[in-house]
Amino acid sequence: MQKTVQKRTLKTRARLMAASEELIQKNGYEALRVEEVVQLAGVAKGTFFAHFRDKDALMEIMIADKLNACLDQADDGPKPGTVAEIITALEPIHSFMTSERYVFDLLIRYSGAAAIAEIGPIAYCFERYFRVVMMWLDAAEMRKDVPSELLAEGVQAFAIQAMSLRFCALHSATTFTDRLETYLQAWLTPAH
Amino acid sequence: MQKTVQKRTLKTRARLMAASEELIQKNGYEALRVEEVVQLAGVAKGTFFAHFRDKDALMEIMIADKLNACLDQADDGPKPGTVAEIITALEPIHSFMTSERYVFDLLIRYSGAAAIAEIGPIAYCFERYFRVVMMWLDAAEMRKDVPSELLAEGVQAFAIQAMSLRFCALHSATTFTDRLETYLQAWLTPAH
DNA sequence: ATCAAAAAATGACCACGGTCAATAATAAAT
DNA sequence: ATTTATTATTGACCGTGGTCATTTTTTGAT
Repeated sequence: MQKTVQKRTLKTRARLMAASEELIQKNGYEALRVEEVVQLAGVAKGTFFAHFRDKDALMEIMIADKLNACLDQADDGPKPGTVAEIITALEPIHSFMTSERYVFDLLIRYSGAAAIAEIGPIAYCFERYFRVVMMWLDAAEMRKDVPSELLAEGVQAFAIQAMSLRFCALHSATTFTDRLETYLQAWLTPAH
Repeated sequence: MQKTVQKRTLKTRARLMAASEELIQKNGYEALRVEEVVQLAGVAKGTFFAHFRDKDALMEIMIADKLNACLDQADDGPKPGTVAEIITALEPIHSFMTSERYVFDLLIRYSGAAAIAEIGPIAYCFERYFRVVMMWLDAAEMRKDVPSELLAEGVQAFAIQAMSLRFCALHSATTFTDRLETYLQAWLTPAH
């Protein structure tokens, strides 16, 4: 049982991804059409699906790429110690996540690994997000009555809630940042 | 400018919804096909889209119907006073929300009103969920350092997080209820 | 009853994601 | 260099949601 990968394969895949990148750059994620991608890459439609399970699989990769770049930056920067600093440090990530309605929906849909051992690129990003935040919280002055894993999960939940409401006409009186700050203040430093 | 609505219209609409209900009952939400609906209802395909903006619009109505029934029940039942009781009281709602992956995704996608003055059926359900929980919290023994609106928003955020993880193979060691209880205990009654 | 205007229904058609049997290109063995 | 087995590519085809010019039905005025 050999499984030789021809070098042609890598070139084709690279062409498909370059074409996708170019089209996304021009028209955004939502407007991407598989037919346009294969045309620009100069391959047949079936080839696309020999390389990616479906369109979403490509989208996952493209979006996770950008997200990982943001996460790298957050990882490298100075460690935030307060709620406001944490929100600032996460800003590029949240900004990208809500750059398009389509992107946000896809992120949510793939945020969890559907099957063990096949954790997708986006699920992996959420895992990273969680770990980064937890690390920050460990070093910061936050409530200590619950483990920081729990706190980090909560930060993620509140961030998603705040991003959701950003797309919602009913709740757009408050800005995203203000809302998230209110949430996290109450979650991370309760007065009781 | 008159805008007479013929009674024929109401009958057609009713037939379309009855057909949908029947098919959903048999095969679930995800498997619903517009072509099957119109065939069972005995109308042409175009007619469907004269009654509903798109397939999602019908789904919103069908799902919101069921959800409102759950909310009615929660509204009528005895008011829960503890975290555990709140989770129990919300159980039918959460159970339906996670009955199908497809249903959950659609709920999230339409949980916010996209445009003011055109709040959809599902957004309305989320609004109700929020109000019901807030009412409970007002009467219960919870932290008082933040307004109960904020607490209720948090309950919603944590419930969504817990439901999300229910679909996730990586985090299925803990049950949904246990996880939500941990979240809400920490959110509603912090020890500090 | 007749007719004109408004409303509703129709179904051929399109867009777009995805499939698969057939074909072509490549790698390995002789 | 030839052959063979494996891997990659192709494009006609399908399923399904959604559109729209045309036709049918209803309504209200005369």
